[in-house]
Amino acid sequence: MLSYAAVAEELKLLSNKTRLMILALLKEKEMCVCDIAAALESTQPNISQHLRKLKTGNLVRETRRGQWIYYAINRDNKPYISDILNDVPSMKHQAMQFQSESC
Amino acid sequence: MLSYAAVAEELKLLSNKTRLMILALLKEKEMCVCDIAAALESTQPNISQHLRKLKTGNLVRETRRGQWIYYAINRDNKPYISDILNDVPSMKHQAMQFQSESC
DNA sequence: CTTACATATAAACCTTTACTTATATAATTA
DNA sequence: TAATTATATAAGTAAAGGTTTATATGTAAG
Repeated sequence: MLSYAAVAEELKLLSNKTRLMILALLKEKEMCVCDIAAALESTQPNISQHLRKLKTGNLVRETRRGQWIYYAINRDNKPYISDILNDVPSMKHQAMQFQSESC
Repeated sequence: MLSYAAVAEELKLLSNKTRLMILALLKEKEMCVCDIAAALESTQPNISQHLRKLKTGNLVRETRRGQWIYYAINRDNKPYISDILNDVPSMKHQAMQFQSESC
């Protein structure tokens, strides 16, 4: 691990506006798919597919609670990942709008 | 600047193995195109096209010296760029092989 | 001024990617 | 068990990306 190919692969996950915003949202709090989709004004299938990529890359983890599947940032990631997420504008406002009553 | 789109765009430049290795080489010392191509066992046009992208993204700068064009890391870049390049294996050995006598 | 060398650019090709639309699965509630 | 809601998956499509091959530009040296 930590090969050039591996790092490039991981950065590829971060090099997309939608996925970057998903991670910025999840940095604030765990969220279900429909809330993420609403917050980003995108569609459910689109967000689901991005989440799958992030999960495969071990950047997020999922927890099912009843009908909902909550996604959260995987904290044991490379140092540069946190560095990037610190340099990006906060999604706190967008995340706060969803206090588990929306879907 | 520092919008999600802009950060994603910049990370896209780093999310390619070849470009990541170019930056890791240039982190050690400035190099001409043919030396970079030799160090990475790639072709001149391929490296030239990657360098153009890096230059457009302001990650490298170029200096012509006679027949050769030397590329160097642009130091006034985002903090997370240095962070990433610090987490990647060193290309010192590969860079040292080229002491401006090869092309 | 012609040849050689370094680099850039362009075109072509193939692969990958992001998104949409449609459908399937799974849990919940009436 | 039927209807509803949340999510996943699959297929299709258009756009972007990486590499190669061929050619053009620019500099230097005979």
